[in-house]
Amino acid sequence: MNKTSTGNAQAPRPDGEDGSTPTNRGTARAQVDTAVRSALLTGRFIPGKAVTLRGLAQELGVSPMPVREVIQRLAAENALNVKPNGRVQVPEMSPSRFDEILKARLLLEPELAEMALPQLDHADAKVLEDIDLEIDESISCGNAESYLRLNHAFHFKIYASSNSEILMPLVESLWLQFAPFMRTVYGRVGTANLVDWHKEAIRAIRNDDPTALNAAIAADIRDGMGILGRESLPEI
Amino acid sequence: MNKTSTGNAQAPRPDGEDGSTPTNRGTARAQVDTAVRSALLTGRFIPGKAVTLRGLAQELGVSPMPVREVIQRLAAENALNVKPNGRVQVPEMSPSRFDEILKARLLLEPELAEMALPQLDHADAKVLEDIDLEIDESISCGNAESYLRLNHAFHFKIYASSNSEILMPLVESLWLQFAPFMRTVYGRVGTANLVDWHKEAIRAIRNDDPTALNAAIAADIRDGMGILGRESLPEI
DNA sequence: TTGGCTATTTTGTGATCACAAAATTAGTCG
DNA sequence: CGACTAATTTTGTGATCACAAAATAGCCAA
Repeated sequence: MNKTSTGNAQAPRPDGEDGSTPTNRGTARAQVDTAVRSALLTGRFIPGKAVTLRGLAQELGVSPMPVREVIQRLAAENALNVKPNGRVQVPEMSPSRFDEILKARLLLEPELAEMALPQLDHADAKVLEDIDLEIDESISCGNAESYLRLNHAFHFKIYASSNSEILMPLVESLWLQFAPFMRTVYGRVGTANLVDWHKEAIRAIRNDDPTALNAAIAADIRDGMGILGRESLPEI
Repeated sequence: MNKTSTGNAQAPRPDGEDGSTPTNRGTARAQVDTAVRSALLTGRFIPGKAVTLRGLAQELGVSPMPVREVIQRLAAENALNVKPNGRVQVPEMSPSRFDEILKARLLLEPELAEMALPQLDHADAKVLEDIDLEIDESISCGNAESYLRLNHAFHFKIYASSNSEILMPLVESLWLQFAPFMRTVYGRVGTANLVDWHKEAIRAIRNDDPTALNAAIAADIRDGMGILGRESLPEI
């Protein structure tokens, strides 16, 4: 007997029909994971949007299998909401959720920035400054999706230097939870009236001032969520 | 022929061979999830232990499928470590990880307890007192697994009253991360020299004193992890 | 037109399969 | 006797299938 003992009913062709893409190991799941995370963080998934296995699978050109694993992963981070009947949707915001996310961010992110500060040098400050300039541009253009992407890049450029294994994933989970909602908010009230605490943070990094950096990050969170959040919640 | 039009190659029998268990929807995954979580929290999974799909599946009497989803879930919470080659193991502790978990717990758990305080009444205090008595018993018996289980019950009896949707999952993730390590520590140095801050916390609940509860939880965390952790880490 | 019922479709869940890479074991040669 | 290599086993990954429950569409009657 050869190695195929029983009838082969499925998946005889991992790639196209030529051996062009050898379908590297673990690629499909990573692709789905980054795609969905990116969509959540830039607000392309609206709160309440239904996420279906086969739908996402077809959209990304993979089988439902890697999608299932990614959905479980994101559900564990509370970035997706699995309803009791198994249906999955992007979580909707509620006042209590919003307040708690704000509280959690204020507890964790300033601390994380302080942890990162010793590893941040002037080159990093320059990169942050460039990102911040692009942010200003996005604001003046009213490009909410670009703003969300760059704001995320700014914060995590800082946090990444912390080499944190614990706080960092917690903060990433928080961002996945509030980002979709912020997109709808910015889409409604615009991004114009945002006070720019980023420049303050950059100055604190250049001065190697932990207290100032902590305060700048906290103020940025408070302004970014506080000012916009209140009048835009489903109900007060 | 039966109603299956095409060849039926798999899963012809969802339950045993009599219709005893109709295999309720979503039971298998929940069963695996609670089993693995419980094993992690009570230290039955030692850090470094390899977790295999087929192994766990056979051990729990289910197909590898629900195990895959649970592993992805727990990996997303950093309760399991997926190595670059796909192998999964219970994460090992490192000094930096330990310090960061301690820091994160001190940031989140006292706050969570304070949030819970308004919802805690004297009946809850009584339940907590009973749990604490059992904890004392476990300590005197040197039963580390029972101690871990009851200590978890004590803390989360408090936290559950917070009705938290955000902080609570973060704290659960933290517990899953340090519990397996604590089991090995308690197994080595014993549970005898634990200062009991639980009674202080119960008193604070009875007095409706947020500051005292905050302080008691913080002290409990510091003592539980600080005293034991240092001399037991792999390397300093 | 509308309310309720039925039929169809959609969707998540559990299971098995084929395959490749990795780990383990066996075997052999120096 | 030890180290290197080849064969075997283990293990994760992606895919398809059958099934049940839920959601939707369709339909008929009041």
